[in-house]
Amino acid sequence: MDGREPKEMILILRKIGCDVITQTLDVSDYILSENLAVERKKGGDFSGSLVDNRLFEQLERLKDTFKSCILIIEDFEKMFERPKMKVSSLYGAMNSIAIRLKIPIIPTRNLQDTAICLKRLAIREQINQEGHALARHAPKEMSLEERKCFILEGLFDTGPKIARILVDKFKTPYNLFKAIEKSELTYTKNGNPKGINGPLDTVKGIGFKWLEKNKKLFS
Amino acid sequence: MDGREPKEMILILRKIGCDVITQTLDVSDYILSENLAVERKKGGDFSGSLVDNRLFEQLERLKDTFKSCILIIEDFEKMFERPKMKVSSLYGAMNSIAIRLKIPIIPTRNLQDTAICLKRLAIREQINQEGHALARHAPKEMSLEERKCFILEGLFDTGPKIARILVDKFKTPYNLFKAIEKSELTYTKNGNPKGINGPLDTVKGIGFKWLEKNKKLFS
DNA sequence: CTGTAATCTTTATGA
DNA sequence: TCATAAAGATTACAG
Repeated sequence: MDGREPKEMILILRKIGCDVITQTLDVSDYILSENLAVERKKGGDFSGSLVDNRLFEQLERLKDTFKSCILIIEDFEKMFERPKMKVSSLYGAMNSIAIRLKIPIIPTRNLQDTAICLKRLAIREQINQEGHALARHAPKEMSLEERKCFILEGLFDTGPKIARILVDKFKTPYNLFKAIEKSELTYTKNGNPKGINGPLDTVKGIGFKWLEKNKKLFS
Repeated sequence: MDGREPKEMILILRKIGCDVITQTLDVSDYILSENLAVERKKGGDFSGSLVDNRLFEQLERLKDTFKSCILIIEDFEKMFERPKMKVSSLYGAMNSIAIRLKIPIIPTRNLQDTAICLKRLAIREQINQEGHALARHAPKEMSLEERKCFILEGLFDTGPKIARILVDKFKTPYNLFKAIEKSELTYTKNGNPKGINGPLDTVKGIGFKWLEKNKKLFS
């Protein structure tokens, strides 16, 4: 973090388990990795630096220096205390930062919150590097039947209705997979989609497209 | 704007010079152009929809529907009023929205401010025509690999990590089901759980309990 | 989304 | 080879 940031911030960050080193930074307030920097601005300063045009100058330099950066607006309601400043100018500025400069804005209530936010950002950037795994979260207290449906709802074009029909007919997911493997797509002489041949051909709700898509899961 | 938004909003917007029509909207609260939609969320609703997992579901649908979209968090400090909700969860959620989903967040103090912000956004989008500065994301479909993992995450005691291991080893869900069927639970002479015999015996992360539970899906 | 609790697998150890 | 304990990793759940 930049040495000119509040001394209290070091203490708070260390207290919540962050490793911090201070150093004079030219363009940002916090550097979380080679690629990610954070600019912290108090609400009051935001309107201040907007009037003398320092704000956008600063942010554009930030953007040129780091691959990605974030603007934290601390105590954001303070931004409106400057009486002469039009409210629409402030929102216009925020819109412009978010849309034109593409710099994400995170509002916080105070220094303490900013520290918490910085910690989360650091964890995301430095530790969680894992490619985002799509968490699927099952409603609790699921019966065996419900669990079977839940698995089948993972298939292409399969919601609760179709899943129920399939479990009723095939009893287990494994049986269904066997049925999908055995079922064949049929085509007309001209090569156009015709229908299904096999265990799945009589199932309501299952058609050519469904089978075509879900057969992909076997390759 | 969506018809379920506060009636007062129509009045405020008209008063500050916006043309507004109301209509029932499926995925967003305000549509400013073919390409730009805005979701308005009150601070309290933000934390509320976070607990029951509706928040990200909603935002992801929004992102898939419009080229660009914006999240306005109205009266943002209210989000912290749920006493048992962890502050770090809230900032983590905002970070994720801003960074992973790349949806800009604009905080406002109240309904009036939201109206002002919407007007600025409308001017930028409809009049200034500064081009579509917001990134366009190709509608993302789950890849085949992801879909296979997704299905397997329906199994008992199976999260992203285990699902990935299983897909890497067995390639397809069907192969895994065959492997489960072939694998046998083994016991010591005293009848205590010992291990696994079969294709699954060498798989890291899979043990006696896992197989025992998931064999239930075959009955 | 986070932090914690519960659960499971694996490794280590002694009999 | 088995039983038990401790350690490490992952999943489940509440807020």
